[in-house]
Amino acid sequence: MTKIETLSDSSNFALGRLRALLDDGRFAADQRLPPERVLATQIGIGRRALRRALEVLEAEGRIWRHQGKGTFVGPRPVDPQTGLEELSSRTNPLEVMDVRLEIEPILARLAALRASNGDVERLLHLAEKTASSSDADGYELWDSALHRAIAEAAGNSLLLAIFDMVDRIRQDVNWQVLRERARSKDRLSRYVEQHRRVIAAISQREAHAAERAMREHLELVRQSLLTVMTRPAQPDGSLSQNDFNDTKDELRHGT
Amino acid sequence: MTKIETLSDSSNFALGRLRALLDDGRFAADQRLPPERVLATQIGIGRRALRRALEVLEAEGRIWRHQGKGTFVGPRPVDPQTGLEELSSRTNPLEVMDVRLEIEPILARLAALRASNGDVERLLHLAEKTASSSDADGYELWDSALHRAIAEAAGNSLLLAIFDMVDRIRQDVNWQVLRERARSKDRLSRYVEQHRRVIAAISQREAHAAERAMREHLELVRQSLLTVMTRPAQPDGSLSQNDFNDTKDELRHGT
DNA sequence: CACCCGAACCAATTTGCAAATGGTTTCATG
DNA sequence: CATGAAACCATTTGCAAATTGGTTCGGGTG
Repeated sequence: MTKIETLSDSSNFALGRLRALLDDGRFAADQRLPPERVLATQIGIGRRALRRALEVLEAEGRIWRHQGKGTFVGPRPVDPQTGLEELSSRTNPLEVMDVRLEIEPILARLAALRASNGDVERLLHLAEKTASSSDADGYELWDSALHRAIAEAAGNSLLLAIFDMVDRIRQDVNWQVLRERARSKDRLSRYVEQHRRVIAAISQREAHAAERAMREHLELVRQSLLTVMTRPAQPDGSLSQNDFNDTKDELRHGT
Repeated sequence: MTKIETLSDSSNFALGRLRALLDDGRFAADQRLPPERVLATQIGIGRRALRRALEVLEAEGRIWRHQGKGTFVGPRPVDPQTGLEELSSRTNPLEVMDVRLEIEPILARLAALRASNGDVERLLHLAEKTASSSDADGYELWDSALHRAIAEAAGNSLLLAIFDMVDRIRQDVNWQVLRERARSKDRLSRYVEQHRRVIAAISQREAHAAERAMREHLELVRQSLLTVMTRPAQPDGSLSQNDFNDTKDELRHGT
């Protein structure tokens, strides 16, 4: 019923035939249709007209085609590999930061409740590494390890998998430029201090304090990211600052 | 330096040679080593001795091997497919429920702030479907669609991907038995009422109320799961109730 | 007897090639 | 100008041969 007026007579005829075939159930889901050349002769039209009809059906999601494979009934199956890449392309740094701001405070809270003494020791060791790393690259490495160690200490394999997924997205996408611009000696030292507070809360089993400390830390990271992102585009930064505050409030828990 | 005493002379010699090769950097990361047959003749030992040495290196995570592919330097790459299955085998229903209890209230809160009017309409429609579905299977279907619609309305593609990941785990693993036992007419009607409250809060843009309503809903779901899980093993349920309360408190936000 | 080596065999993978298939262009036709 | 037929390109499949790790066996050496 769609796009009939834009299609030629033959294509329209073929479209009707194909719709009938699909509705009849003669072609079950996930089944491969005959090759275009065969199907064209069966229906009695040329390949060009057939392909136009198939394009319509594909756009409707009723079939999917792939070169070399064939034409299949049903929606296009999702490949986890392409799924990740597609996700990387659809998301953006702010979204990732928002998610970190939601997830990692939870992990810090759980870590405060469930971390073993060995976990705490490891966190302290990693915090020391971040503090003593001279160059920004070294800091980045130890910082990443520290955040993951907290996620491990939370003791929930599913949440850990979620953390890893977010982390992979964060690294995969080419926002390294942003991160490079976002790190300065000043900020790094503040990060180190915030890390200390998070780990102190975890070691003292103060769940709420750990959660809040991690949220404060990530808020600063988020702010750094925002200033770096918006500075080149909008030098005065007034609008972007407003936007930042709005979004930040949205993400705060209503307490 | 490890397991030397348990290895024979030739294997030990090969181990040293291989360690030297790997440390030299002559074989970069992800590079394929020569076939075992070649490597054995190069070093001047038999395949058996070589393979024992390779086993040690593989156990240390310095190399990984696969039949037909070869031997490679570095840690074994993670396949998203096997990664998912491995995760399914490592987690358990309670862990999944804990994660839902953390994630979905966030999604409800964001949905209250960002849902379009069309989103709200869709939620209302789905809620009606769950309420009017007669059999438990139908309810399950519409319930799943409703929860995902809320996740979509939150407007964060990464969080949506996380929700889908948790949902896939929840469905993949064979805990359907539990879910079947956990659903009764009584509980379902309470769920429907809780859904109404969540959606009402979203439609009225009351973020905190939406978050709390969703948390209350999932707590009831969690409790149903727990009673079903523990009832067969411990009929009186006293210990399991304590365990439930402990874990529930751990997961509550400290306010 | 313990250990090693070589060989053979098994299982999984890669490679090379032909065939199949969707995607595209060309061309003659009415 | 659209149509249909044909030809060509790019990707995939299917198959056989070669490659490679995994395993077993037998002979040799100390």
